[in-house]
Amino acid sequence: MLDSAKRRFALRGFYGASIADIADDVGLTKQALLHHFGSKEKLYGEILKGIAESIIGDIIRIRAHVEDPLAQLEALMTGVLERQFAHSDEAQILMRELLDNRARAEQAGNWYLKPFLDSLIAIVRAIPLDEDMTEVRALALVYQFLGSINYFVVSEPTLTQMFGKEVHAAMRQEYPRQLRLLIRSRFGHG
Amino acid sequence: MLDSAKRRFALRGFYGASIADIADDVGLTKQALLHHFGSKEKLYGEILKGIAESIIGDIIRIRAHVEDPLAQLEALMTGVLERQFAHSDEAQILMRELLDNRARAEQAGNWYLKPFLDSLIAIVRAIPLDEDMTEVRALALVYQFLGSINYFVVSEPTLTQMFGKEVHAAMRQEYPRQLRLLIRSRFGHG
DNA sequence: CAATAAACTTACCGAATGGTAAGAAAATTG
DNA sequence: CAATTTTCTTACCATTCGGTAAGTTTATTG
Repeated sequence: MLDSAKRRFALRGFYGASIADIADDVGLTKQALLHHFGSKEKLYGEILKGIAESIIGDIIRIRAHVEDPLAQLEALMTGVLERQFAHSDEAQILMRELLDNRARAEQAGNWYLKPFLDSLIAIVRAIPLDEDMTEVRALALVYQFLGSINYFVVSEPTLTQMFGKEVHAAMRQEYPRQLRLLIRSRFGHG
Repeated sequence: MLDSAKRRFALRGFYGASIADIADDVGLTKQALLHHFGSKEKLYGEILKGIAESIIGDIIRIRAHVEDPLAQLEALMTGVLERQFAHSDEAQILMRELLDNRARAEQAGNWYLKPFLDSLIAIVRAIPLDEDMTEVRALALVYQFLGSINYFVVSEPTLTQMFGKEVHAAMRQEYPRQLRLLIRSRFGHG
């Protein structure tokens, strides 16, 4: 039930998706949907919360298995990459959130993910490096990798249309390897 | 005149921005605006075309001044970064395009930028490297850097809200350096 | 079985959406 | 100056938006 709504919001955004569309997709009337969630905003909030929880859950599962900081960063990032591949609708919604946060700055949706960012910063700072790894630098680095991941996931339709289905499929297969190479070389383990 | 529309589309997206809002912002009536552009879609198309032309123009200007492929890639990417910083509304619109292309796949907006991608691929493949740099790998690499840039630019409000204005300002200052470090280290010149 | 609560439908509502039609005002042009 | 074209306004339009109110069906529970 939330899945249909998630798909509609991913496809057209908060403003572009109508509760009537969503209800049709589930097989309910608009009013039945409103009965369950109260309002469009609350439905959307529910979805955001679910996404954040799902991501955090996936991440905790990954983190437990490694201890070396560089290996941990690599595992986390490739984990996030695979996760976003598999749940591209959630990746789209989070990307839309970044864009819409300029218009509705109150939304607490992304704050759910701040602990995740903080732990990534800590991991990066724990990696031995010549450079003085300040918080700002670590955050910048983390954002470079997260950007590489999410931008690519979200670019699927455009890439497919520009370069063809085969090229995109090959890229999708190649990307995890390129991500590992990028991370390793940045920390002097190329 | 197009600037107001650009700002509104950047802030709320194609569906979220209304032509009445835009018209108010310019100081015209909704019908006067429609008189000039025919429809909302055409106005939006005009803006997309303008953005693509502006980017291509900026890029050509940068490219002329360098010849070594790695230096050229570095100059282009830092150039794009500075450009997107300075025109964050355009960065937002392009990011929204990536997301909306899934819903309205016909739009030719991003094709304007394909020549830019092709030239980036060519530059990356011209950089000497152990690895066999296929087209797919080069495109993946290019997307990593472009993702790092655009994701960060678009994350400004969220970052500011999560970490404060000062941290974001520091990140913004640090980011070009981090981007150069990322590119150089990836090509074995760390 | 009766009472209560949850799930859902039908019928609306006012506001806002993108867009059209027709005409007035202003600028341009012969 | 007259004719014509461009610019913009007023007045609409059908449709869709998110949401409310009230009643009906279905399920749960004492």
